[in-house]
Amino acid sequence: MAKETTTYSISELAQEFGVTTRTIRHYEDMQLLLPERQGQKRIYSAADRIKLKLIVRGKRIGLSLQESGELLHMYEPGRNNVDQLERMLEYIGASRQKLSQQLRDISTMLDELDKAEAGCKAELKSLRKVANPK
Amino acid sequence: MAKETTTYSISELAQEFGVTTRTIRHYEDMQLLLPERQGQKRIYSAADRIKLKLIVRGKRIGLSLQESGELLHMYEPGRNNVDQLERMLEYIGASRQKLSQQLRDISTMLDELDKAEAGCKAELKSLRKVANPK
DNA sequence: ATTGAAGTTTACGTTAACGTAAGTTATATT
DNA sequence: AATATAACTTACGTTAACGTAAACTTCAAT
Repeated sequence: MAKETTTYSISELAQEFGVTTRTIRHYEDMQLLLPERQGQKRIYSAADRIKLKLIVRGKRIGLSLQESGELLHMYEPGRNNVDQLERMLEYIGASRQKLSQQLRDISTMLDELDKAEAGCKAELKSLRKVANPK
Repeated sequence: MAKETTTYSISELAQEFGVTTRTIRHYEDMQLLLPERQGQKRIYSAADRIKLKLIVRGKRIGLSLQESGELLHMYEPGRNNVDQLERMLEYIGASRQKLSQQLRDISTMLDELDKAEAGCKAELKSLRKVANPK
């Protein structure tokens, strides 16, 4: 029985995630991805694709490639000793703190946007009244 | 009657927000702040302080100084014509979209952290059983 | 056989966001 | 009066995250 494995070319992934191939290669330079090769060509697995997805998501919320790389580590299966696992738990805790802070920041900003929007709309309404009374 | 106005020195603000004075001056170079002067010295008003607060918050969620600068515009009172107000509403909408996406991304990440943590803890528990049976 | 499309490596360039150092000025304190 | 402290300007340096260009290779299609 043959193994059915989905793979991707670099440009397929680039297209899917809206980045350039250069960017993907850069992530490889930074050790965030290590695709297989067929000769020279890079062959990306489903797991590679997920990793890229995580990196792109990380970028959206302002993570550095470093940070994304560290997060990626946590989804890798473990040659884990107790020390490693405990350090991982610490890192998870720290990440959660940071993300929670971001959640608060964003909520606050969204609230402020609501206010700003309300202000704009009110002002617009009054301006239109002046321009076009009754 | 004298005007009671709270002001701040650059190092006071730097301390309060955990940044360097160089950073604050840089924000001025980038036109995000325009403090008054007493001779050479920069004197920051309460409004300046709020702006800095917004910038720092923006940084935490990965905004560029550009973006923070644009957001700052929206909290400034208006020499607003209808066009300006409408463009502002558009910008507010776009910002909201981006922030909402970030909210989703962060929630997802937090969920994944939970799973990763659970996995770690389970593994730790089983490792300890092996090390210390009974 | 050649052209074109997609992929590759190597390497220098660019932008944002400061860091860092050097030299100057102003104010306050010993 | 001398010195310390905090501020200032000018200017070059640094890091991250790619962009861009040049010069191959591979493979499929005309």
